[in-house]
Amino acid sequence: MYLRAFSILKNEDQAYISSSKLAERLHLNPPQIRKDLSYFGAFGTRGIGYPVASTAEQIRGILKLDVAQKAVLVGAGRLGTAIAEYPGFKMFGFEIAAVFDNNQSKIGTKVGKNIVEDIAEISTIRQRDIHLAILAVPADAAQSVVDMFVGCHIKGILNLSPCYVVVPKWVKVVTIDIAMELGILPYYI
Amino acid sequence: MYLRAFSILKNEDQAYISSSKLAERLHLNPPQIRKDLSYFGAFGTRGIGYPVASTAEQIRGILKLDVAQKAVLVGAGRLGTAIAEYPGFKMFGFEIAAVFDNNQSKIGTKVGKNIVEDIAEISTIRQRDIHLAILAVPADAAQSVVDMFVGCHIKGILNLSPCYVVVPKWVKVVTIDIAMELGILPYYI
DNA sequence: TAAAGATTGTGAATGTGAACACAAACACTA
DNA sequence: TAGTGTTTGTGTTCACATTCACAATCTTTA
Repeated sequence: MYLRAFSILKNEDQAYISSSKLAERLHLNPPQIRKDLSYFGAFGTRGIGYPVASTAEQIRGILKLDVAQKAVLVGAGRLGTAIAEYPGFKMFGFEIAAVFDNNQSKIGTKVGKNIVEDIAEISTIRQRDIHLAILAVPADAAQSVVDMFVGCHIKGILNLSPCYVVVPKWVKVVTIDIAMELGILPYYI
Repeated sequence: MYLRAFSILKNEDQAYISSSKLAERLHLNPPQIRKDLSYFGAFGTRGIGYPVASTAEQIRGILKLDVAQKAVLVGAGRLGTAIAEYPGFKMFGFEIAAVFDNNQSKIGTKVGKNIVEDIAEISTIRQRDIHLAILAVPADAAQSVVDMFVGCHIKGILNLSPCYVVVPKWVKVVTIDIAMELGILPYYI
């Protein structure tokens, strides 16, 4: 979140930003921002604020987003293709480097800049220096694909299916359950 | 999350589930589950566990998902159409009741079971008993569409664009930033 | 009908994150 | 070079969420 904010400020040619000004933008409290940033070092200069460009690069380095990150996408359905062509990954330096599906009618077609490959060939990503995966398959197929990932040196998984998946402790999973996020809204109405 | 778990258990024809069994499934601790559920009432029976069917209905009622919830989708791009045809909303009783876009070439086409309407006609949803909105437009258009929502009695917004939007305090916004969720993964690798 | 076994519901303790207030440090000015 | 104004970094306080432990209560069985 802070990386996004500092990147936008950089595009606006702001040289410095204070915690109070940044707090307004992000709808946070100034002390919260200072505490968060101070966990990873002292980026700011007292009396002035945080230097936008260098802080952005510092955060980018901490998140390991300073090197281009390749990701594999499994599932070339509607959600998968939408993800593959989503322009927002660029800001964080992500590149969809391969797309897989199990549907024969989709294999060989083009999604974004990638040709859809057969899921049976998933093990070839081991030679392609890919350690991130995006999972956009139906819930009942999620665990079996995750098991394939684990055998292919994948270390981080963005799971877009509404289910828990079991992984070894060296694999990090982030799950986005869109229906659940929508499901909490009526409660507040 | 609990509603999803209890719904799945119901489909599996389980009559009762104990907090310890449920904790295994959800990767939580048993006391956590009991505390969470007890905030909204005493659903379980001691010595036995929680009755699956009735607890599911209780939670559904608390979340106000026992009545069909209509939602309007704005943005008939790749992400929007993927959302419109996503089968996962059914479990929570959601229905995409209208789709809008500002692109003349998309207006009139069919997305899911809806005909895409012109965003200029958004105010017509006031007569259609719709109080939820899904926002799938580029970031630079998000705030202006949100302002339209506020004028149309929308009370809950699922924002899929990577930006903060300003709303009156009676409107609840949930933002899903897919790129940001992916962005945290390399840090843990 | 009483005893045993199981599981919930909840008060207390523990841990964690957010908010506050102030000292430290920097830039600017006279 | 000293003084003023501003903003960071952080020790402390506070609030909340999680975990624990146990009493309460239900079903089952003899």
